[in-house]
Amino acid sequence: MMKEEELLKSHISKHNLKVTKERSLVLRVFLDSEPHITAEELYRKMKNDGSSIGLATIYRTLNLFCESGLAEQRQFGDGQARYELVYNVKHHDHLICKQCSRIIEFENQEIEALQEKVAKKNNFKIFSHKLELYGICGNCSEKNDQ
Amino acid sequence: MMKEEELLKSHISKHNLKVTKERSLVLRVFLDSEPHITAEELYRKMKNDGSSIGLATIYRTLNLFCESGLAEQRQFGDGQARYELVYNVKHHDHLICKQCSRIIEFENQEIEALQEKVAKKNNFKIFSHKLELYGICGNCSEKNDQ
DNA sequence: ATGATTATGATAATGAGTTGCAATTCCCTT
DNA sequence: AAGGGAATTGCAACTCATTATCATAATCAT
Repeated sequence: MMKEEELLKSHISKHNLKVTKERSLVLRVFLDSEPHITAEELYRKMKNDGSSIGLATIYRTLNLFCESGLAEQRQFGDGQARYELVYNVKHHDHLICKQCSRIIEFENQEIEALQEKVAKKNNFKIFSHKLELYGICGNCSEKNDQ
Repeated sequence: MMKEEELLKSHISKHNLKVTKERSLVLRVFLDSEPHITAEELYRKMKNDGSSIGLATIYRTLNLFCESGLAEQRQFGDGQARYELVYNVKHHDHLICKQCSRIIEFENQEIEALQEKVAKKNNFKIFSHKLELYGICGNCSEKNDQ
């Protein structure tokens, strides 16, 4: 059994929930998808694969993933929540291209350290953070100049 | 005339729009409000003051403020957009208390510089960014420990 | 002042996400 | 292995923030 599956099952048994084929299938497809998928995209992907799963179940299951610590929800400003695997994955932040919607991940330990410093100065305990840089990626810049 | 009013009027005339009493009034109330107000809050505030303005106009006007560079829209994860004056205001980021919803503003030049460095390394041109630190503020921490 | 054009308020529509419910599935107990 | 209480599902109805529609009203260049 995969680590991700184990985490989910541990959360499930801890909360008197049940393992269902739907949950197992959503997990499998989620792990096999691009790293910032929306509920709708996941729904369509599964429909295309012949599944008869309902959209509400996708939402419920993605929320379950978040509660179990497997995934996190992100808002990149296009009005739909995106879900990202965070379990057993190194923390990172995002560069988001306003033109082509490409999402580039990056990590920067110096920035993280400075955030902690800011928090301490403000007597604040950080649980999570969001750093998003919006702009134009190299690809699009070139295209625009042509 | 205030700087903010001038900016708005300049945007208005540049785009063949019109100065209306509603727009002037919304601007006045917006400038006089807490710095992270929602459309609904602004609407109720103006209703309480005896205005008969419609909610749609509030939304339209706040969007106009954003287009003119006077304000920016922010999403702090509670499902409602918040609007913040950014014209003639020093850039800053936010600490958000998950318990009492208090928002603390901070600025950190070192972090900004590191962001630029990350962008350059990824061949990316930054237009704007969002840095939000979520957690528990000092006040709430104390209360919780009692 | 007039007329073309834009703005407004009320209301309907949209779209992402949630919820209620009857039917189904899971899984603990025997 | 079967029974039964509890959780889950799909569907449809609902919420809630925001936007679009449209008839009427206000603005402003001439």
